[in-house]
Amino acid sequence: MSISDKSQDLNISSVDSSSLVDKVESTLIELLISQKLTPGDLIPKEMELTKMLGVSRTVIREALNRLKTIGLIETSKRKGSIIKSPNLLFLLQKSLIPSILDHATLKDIFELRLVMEIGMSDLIFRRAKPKDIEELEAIVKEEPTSAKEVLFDIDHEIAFHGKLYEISGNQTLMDFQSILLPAFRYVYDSEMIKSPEHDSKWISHKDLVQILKNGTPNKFRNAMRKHLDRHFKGHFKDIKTT
Amino acid sequence: MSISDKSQDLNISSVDSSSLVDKVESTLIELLISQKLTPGDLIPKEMELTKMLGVSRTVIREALNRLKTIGLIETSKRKGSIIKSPNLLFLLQKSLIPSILDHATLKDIFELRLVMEIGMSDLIFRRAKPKDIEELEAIVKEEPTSAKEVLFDIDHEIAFHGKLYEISGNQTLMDFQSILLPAFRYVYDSEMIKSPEHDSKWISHKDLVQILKNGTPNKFRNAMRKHLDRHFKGHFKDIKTT
DNA sequence: GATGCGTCTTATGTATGACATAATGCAATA
DNA sequence: TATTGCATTATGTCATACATAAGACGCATC
Repeated sequence: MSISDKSQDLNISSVDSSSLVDKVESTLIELLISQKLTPGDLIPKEMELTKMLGVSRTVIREALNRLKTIGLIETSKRKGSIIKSPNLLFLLQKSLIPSILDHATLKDIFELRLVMEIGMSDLIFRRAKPKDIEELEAIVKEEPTSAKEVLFDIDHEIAFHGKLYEISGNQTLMDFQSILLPAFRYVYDSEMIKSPEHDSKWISHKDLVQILKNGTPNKFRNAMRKHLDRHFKGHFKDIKTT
Repeated sequence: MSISDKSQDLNISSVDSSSLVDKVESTLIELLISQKLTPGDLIPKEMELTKMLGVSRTVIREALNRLKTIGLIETSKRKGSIIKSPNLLFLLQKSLIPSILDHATLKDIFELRLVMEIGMSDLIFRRAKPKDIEELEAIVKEEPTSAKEVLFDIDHEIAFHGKLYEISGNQTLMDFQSILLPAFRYVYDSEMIKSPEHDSKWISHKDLVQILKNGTPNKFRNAMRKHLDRHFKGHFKDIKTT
């Protein structure tokens, strides 16, 4: 029996290996919450915090720096630190470096795209304005009509689907898409996805636009699912279609 | 005419106000990418970086601390800093403090939930194992059968829908849901959402489970949309139903 | 020869003091 | 009144010193 097994059995409380900065960081976050601070409020100066928490300014600064990194505060000279409403997605952007992400996560992200695009059909259908539809029509204008001929052009693909996200009117969703884009491209480029030939029942971009104009939310949602079918089939062979 | 107006006219390029730490941070990230570093690789020691970049150790440390905050690296004594595949969602967790998020973002997040749950129907349908269905049945067992009587119990709601995320088999999606949970709760608690009475066509959790057992992916997806309809109606009055 | 133990070395973690720099308020001045 | 200039304040950067944990290494023990 190894020592680690023993520690499980004996329920030895694991020693607190977190650094001072870690502790101060969480203390500060708790402070924000308990004090019900909202964006615009100021938090104590560095020197006050050093006195309050009994640690050096170095530690305080490193902790504040972390809050700054996750967008919870903003600092300026003379004024000090001010609470901010963080842009959730801005964060992801920095850490999302496709080459560093592991395969499983990349796969998840690609799947997430499919999930979002099907799910947002209702938003799109409701919020599409005539002008949006015109733009979509302009984008798909050059596409050949026969399904067989449709080549897979990633830039074109992104233009069309990107516009859909825009129409959804959900800023968080849009940000999310734009952040995940590098991951999508990476998945395509690295040939993790092979798009098989689509069959005659396949729904093209043009078809989607038509349904958006004349169909119902339900029809549109199901059409979107069909449109994405080749991706479901292509990589995620474990997903039943239709 | 104010000075700021003038600067616009004269097209004076705004001075770079970013701090040294900001610059070092992006330099380091570029380094990671250009050097094609992957998880497990070591990056130069703090002292080497101070020499390479010509700044003090303080600045280097603050920049490294940021990379650590976004999960790109991990540090340990004696070994130095090591590249990590960041858990994208872990990050969000810290910054997602509902009371600090602005209303618009909270609304977006709630909407995102609806989008994801409809969109992931296909994954659920394909990946649900007999055991999963049993669990779902256990969860909905206590529910009254008549739609009229169904009370809105948020914990029950979370148990059922949480299980659905689990079934989806997409780890990123699951993490996402668990992170967004506080925001969901907040939206419910703060009564930003009012659930209207559901009509006779409403789909209950029990109905969903039945369709999951005996239906098709298409039916399940559309049923999920109907199930969530009260939320679409409740808060997002600008969304057409069905 | 393998295992265990103590010591040394190394790189990060923390503390302290100093000065630079930007933002703000206020007083002096034209 | 408007503008300039100075003092103040709090963050940003630098330098140095020491604490601490994790490996590396050698040595003794079996």
